[in-house]
Amino acid sequence: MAKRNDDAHDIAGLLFWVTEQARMGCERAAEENDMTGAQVRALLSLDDLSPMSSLAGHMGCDASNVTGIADRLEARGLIRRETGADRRIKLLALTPEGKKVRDQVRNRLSETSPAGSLSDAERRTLKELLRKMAESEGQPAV
Amino acid sequence: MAKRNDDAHDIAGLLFWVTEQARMGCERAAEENDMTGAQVRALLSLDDLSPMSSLAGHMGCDASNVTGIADRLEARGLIRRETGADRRIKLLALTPEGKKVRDQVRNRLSETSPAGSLSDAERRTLKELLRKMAESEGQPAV
DNA sequence: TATTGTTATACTCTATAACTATA
DNA sequence: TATAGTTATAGAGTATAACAATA
Repeated sequence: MAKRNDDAHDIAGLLFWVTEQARMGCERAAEENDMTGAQVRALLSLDDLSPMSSLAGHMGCDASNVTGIADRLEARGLIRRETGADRRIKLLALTPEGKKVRDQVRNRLSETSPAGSLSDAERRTLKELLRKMAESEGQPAV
Repeated sequence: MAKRNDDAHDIAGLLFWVTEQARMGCERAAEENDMTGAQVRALLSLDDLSPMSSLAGHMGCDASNVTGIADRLEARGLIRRETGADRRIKLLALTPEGKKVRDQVRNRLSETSPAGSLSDAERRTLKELLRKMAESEGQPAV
């Protein structure tokens, strides 16, 4: 029992470190593309035609923040706003340019991932563990 | 080779999700303790008597930001500034209250870690993989 | 009445550049 | 001269509350 808690504590510490690395990698990738971390996270979180409130949910922030983030991404031509059947709801969609930038950022994040130091077998194991963690909390499978 | 790249891409996506969860968990823990995410990250990154520039390095931000973050943590009695032998350098140290809050936050992060859904054996495997990822990039072993 | 997005406000984080004190 | 930390500044993210349009 003590062991289990120790493991949980160690993992939390290691996960904190991995998270810090990922956060810095995200900031770096953002800077390289003349964006901010939040804008990159928004770009990576967008599906086709997501209501702004959904994006707020995915980003874990208040809906009022999404207005500004969307404004800036829209001003750069990376996303556009569309009106749905319910005219209160605005749907966000990536433009072709937005998809291009999103893919660039994705590739950059893959390249700089701390998982790069693992062997192929270890990478597969990690992938399965991450998938299990994600699935247990409602993340759509990759 | 294609497989390796696919894995890397999948892992990057899953890692992004895990990172988002961790980021939100950090913000939640911060809010519960009346702090901000950056303040929590600083608290968790502090060793005994870290120069302010070291903290900036750990947090991946400019040194000028550390002044404000340290100001606010110091105002709440969670850290204190000390002057070292080289009197240009200011060393940051956690106060007893700061250590208490740091431990509270740590425990909270352990509780809400997405690794909670794994079995004991899976958790051990994850721990080893994370340790390997961390060690390969100069993170002191836990 | 309730919901979605916007706006106004105040605070924090962020990088850059200029500054002070020390080396 | 060079370095560590501070200050000033401007832009961005954040939550809260009040608001408009729509349901």
